[in-house]
Order: sequence, then structure tokens, then C-alpha cells
Amino acid sequence: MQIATWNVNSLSVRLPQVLDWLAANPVDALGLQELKLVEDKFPFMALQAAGYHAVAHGQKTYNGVAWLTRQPVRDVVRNIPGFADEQARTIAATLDTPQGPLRLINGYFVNGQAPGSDKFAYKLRWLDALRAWVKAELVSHPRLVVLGDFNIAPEDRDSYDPEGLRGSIHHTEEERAQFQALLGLGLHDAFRLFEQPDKCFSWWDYRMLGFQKNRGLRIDHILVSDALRPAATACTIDRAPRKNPQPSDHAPVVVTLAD
DNA sequence: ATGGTAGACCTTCTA
Repeated sequence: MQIATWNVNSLSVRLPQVLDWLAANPVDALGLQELKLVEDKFPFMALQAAGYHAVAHGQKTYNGVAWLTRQPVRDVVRNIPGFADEQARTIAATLDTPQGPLRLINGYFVNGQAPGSDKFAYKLRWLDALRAWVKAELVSHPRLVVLGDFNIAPEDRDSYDPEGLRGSIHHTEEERAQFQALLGLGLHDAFRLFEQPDKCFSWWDYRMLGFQKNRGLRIDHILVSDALRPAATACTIDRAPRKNPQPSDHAPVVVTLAD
């Protein structure tokens, strides 16, 4: 089976591209981020016609996350339990598979703007809350996937300019320590379980010909739990949609799990 | 030098 993540930067604008991508890549589950729409405006019908069930946690203008799945999910949880958050950033759901239940957590992690800012402090508090939640979820759901737009480049090789951007947003020691702490719970960066080419990124700035120059960051991730690690057989970034007219600034990331 | 682009929206915020 295949599970994917994609920050679409407005689902209203990107819906045709999402439908095209799903037609070519009929994954079992796709976590979307930055819907930028409320649930009342979520395109349930168009996705249903394409063969996908959907559960969404929407918000006007900003944020918003959703799961699109071939089979219906259960036990949907919106936001991080116990963490008061006005921003719609996570949605969790359980997918029943022949191998057992699979818990899926989809997050649009806080951007954080700049180290030292209020938004950066919010990012670190949010990451603390997320990690406590994931730790608890792992107890009841050993088969766990945490994916989304993490807004963290975990290592120097995940940035087009690790020296020039050292200490700047997405690159700080605090953010990288948070990423490692998540892995420390018993999770694995699926992309790094496999041999990959150099300079693989999942996001490129719209400005300054970022994509054409491959000036990007790898900030979209799929983490799989210890129990799932043996099943993972591939993880790839699909750059193709970034070449579309009116693209999202992020590319989809896909993990393949053996049956 | 602090640029530039995209999306949603009320003229600026977020990324």
C-alpha cells in the first residue's frame, strides 16, 4: 500500500492537480495540508467521484488539513488533544488494513517565521504538544504514521544552502532537536531508510526561480513507527507536480508499505 | 542589497 503527503497551498486552486495526481498515483491515503478553506467548502463530491473518502479539519484563509483515503477511516481526531489551538493543523484517523489497524497522523507544522519571534515560540510549544501526543498514540497504535509539512529541514543535506542558512528558520538547532526527539519515540524518517540521490527537496520558494535552480528544502516528511519499518519498501519525492502551471510550492512525498 | 511570488482578502498577512 502507499501513503502520501502533499502541502497543496489552497485546495480550491489545486483541486484539479490533486485529482490528476491521484489518477496517476492511486495511493491508499493522501494527507493534505494548507487547504485554506473551511469544511463547508471542502470538495467532498469531486473526491468521492474520484474514488476517495475524505475527512477534513478546515479553517478560513490559513492552515487546514485532510485525509483522502480509498477506504473509510474511523476514530478521527482534529487538533492535538489537550492543546488549545485556534489553528487547524492536525487530523488523525485510523485505517483498517488486512495487516491490522494503521493510525495516521497528518500535520501542518507551525512555520515559525524566525528564531526569537512569537511564532517561533509557538512552534516549539506546538512541537512539544505534538510529541507528547504521538508518544501516547504509539502506546495504543504501534502501527503509526506521522506525516505532513514539518517545516523542519532535519539535516544539512536537506537544505540547498546549509551554511548560508545555518540557524535560520527550518534550520535551527531547536527545530532539529525536536525532529530527533520525535524519532526518539520510535519513529523513522522513511525517506532516509533508502538510498537517495543528493539534493532531494520537497519545497522550493516561488521566488527567485527557486525550483528551476533547485534551491529547495526537504521539509515534508513521512515518519513510520518501529513496527512499520520492516514493511517500508520505498519512499520518494514526486517533483512532477511542481512543474505544473500554477503549482503548489511543495511536492508530494510517497511511502510504499509491503502487504 | 533584504529583493522576489503566490494565495486569500479589504489592503495586509502568511508563507
